[in-house]
Amino acid sequence: MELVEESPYRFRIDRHGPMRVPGVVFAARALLPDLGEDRSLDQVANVATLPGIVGAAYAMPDVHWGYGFPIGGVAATDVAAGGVVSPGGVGFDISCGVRLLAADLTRADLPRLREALLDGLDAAVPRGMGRGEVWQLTDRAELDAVLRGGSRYAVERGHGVAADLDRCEDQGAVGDADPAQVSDRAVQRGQGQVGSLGSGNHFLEVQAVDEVYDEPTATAFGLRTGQVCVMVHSGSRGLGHQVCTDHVRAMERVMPRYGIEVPDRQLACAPVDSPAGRAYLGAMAAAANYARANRQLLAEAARRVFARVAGARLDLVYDVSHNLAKLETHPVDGSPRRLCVHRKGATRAFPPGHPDLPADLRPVGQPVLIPGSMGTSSYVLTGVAGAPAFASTCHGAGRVRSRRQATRTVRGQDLRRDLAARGVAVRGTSWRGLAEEMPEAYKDVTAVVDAAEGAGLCRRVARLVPLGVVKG
DNA sequence: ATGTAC
Repeated sequence: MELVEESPYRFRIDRHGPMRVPGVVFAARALLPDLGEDRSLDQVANVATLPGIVGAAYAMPDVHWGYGFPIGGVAATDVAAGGVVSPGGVGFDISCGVRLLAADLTRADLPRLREALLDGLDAAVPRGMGRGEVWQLTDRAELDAVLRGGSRYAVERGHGVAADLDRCEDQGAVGDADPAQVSDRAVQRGQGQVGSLGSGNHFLEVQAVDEVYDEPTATAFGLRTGQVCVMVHSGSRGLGHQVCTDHVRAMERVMPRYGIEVPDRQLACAPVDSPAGRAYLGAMAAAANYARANRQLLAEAARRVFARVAGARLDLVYDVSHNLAKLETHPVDGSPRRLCVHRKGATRAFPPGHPDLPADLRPVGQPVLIPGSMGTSSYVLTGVAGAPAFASTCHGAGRVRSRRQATRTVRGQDLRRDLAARGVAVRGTSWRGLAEEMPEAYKDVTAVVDAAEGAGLCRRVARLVPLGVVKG
């Protein structure tokens, strides 16, 4: 794999073999994957072969190996030119993403409140492998309402306020969700997990704004130095996983019908404008809405705890996905084209002035929420005009050591003690799960954000530091 | 990420 350094923070993989477009990797040298053990740049080259792909196959500074597509990847296909949609370009955790809420508390309030807040959150947040739910659904009809309405349906049912929806990507619900394309098995897995955190790198964190880089933008986002925040990182649980599994299989079956050949069967895909493509996009939107409702309910659980323990309010800053495919219009070779933009471990970052942003955010751009690894900083960024990669940026730190490697290095009990000594209180459910998330298993999120900003993908607005973390 | 294998 040959990388050509085009400019600082931008490397090119020239077209070779069946690649239809080049690959572009946004990164500092130190962040590039270890070519010996991480095949993610080969995956970038593989993605570049997909029918209808335009521009380039992009990799973000947090890129690492994933299912078919790399995690930290962006690929857009031209719908009218036979462009495909691929479940592997979204990932198993459909609409996994981040929600940030700002409290009317300052850091100085925390010493007296922290343990009680974390104990309250520990009790109020269902989490861990296979476990759910804040919200007991009565039947499939109610789950279908979640799949169609996402956060909007949760708010209609009293779980939140209407103003929340202005601070959600897609006003809280992806359009054109088709619950009929969600299998009975996916429904079965999802029925008992609505309003649950999950496991792995998912978390709910109490944080403080440690540094503001852009005061006017931070103010527009509702953030100020010293403010206490809550960050939720969660996704579509077993339901999204099953939707991905089902539709990868369905696409493997129909690919020959469209004459599509891919270098890796994990790149299974179908034209956006085909029955299989539409079926996946309808199911994907439904799973995305499940994830949105999930984060809405988790935020409500946190609000109840903050109200009871501290008499404090939590206002929504923003909710945004980093695993989704979307139909968006972007210029290609100077003319606007309808594209299917796959973002897998990549965050949409609309620039100032974008018509899809609510009026109060339009002058400053879309909030982009970047969770760090456990015990490290998280960042709030914003989109910038004229950015490459179809208004996308990084999504987090990016794993560099496997879960197994991590558990061989540290015991969960020791990690929890070390974090506590550094001022980060932990409420976990699994010692092994905790060890797997050791900060050293990830890239340095600050270096990732610096590279993303240096590459012209986004701009820093604020840095948040953890005070306490609730882990699955 | 995930009923960490159907």
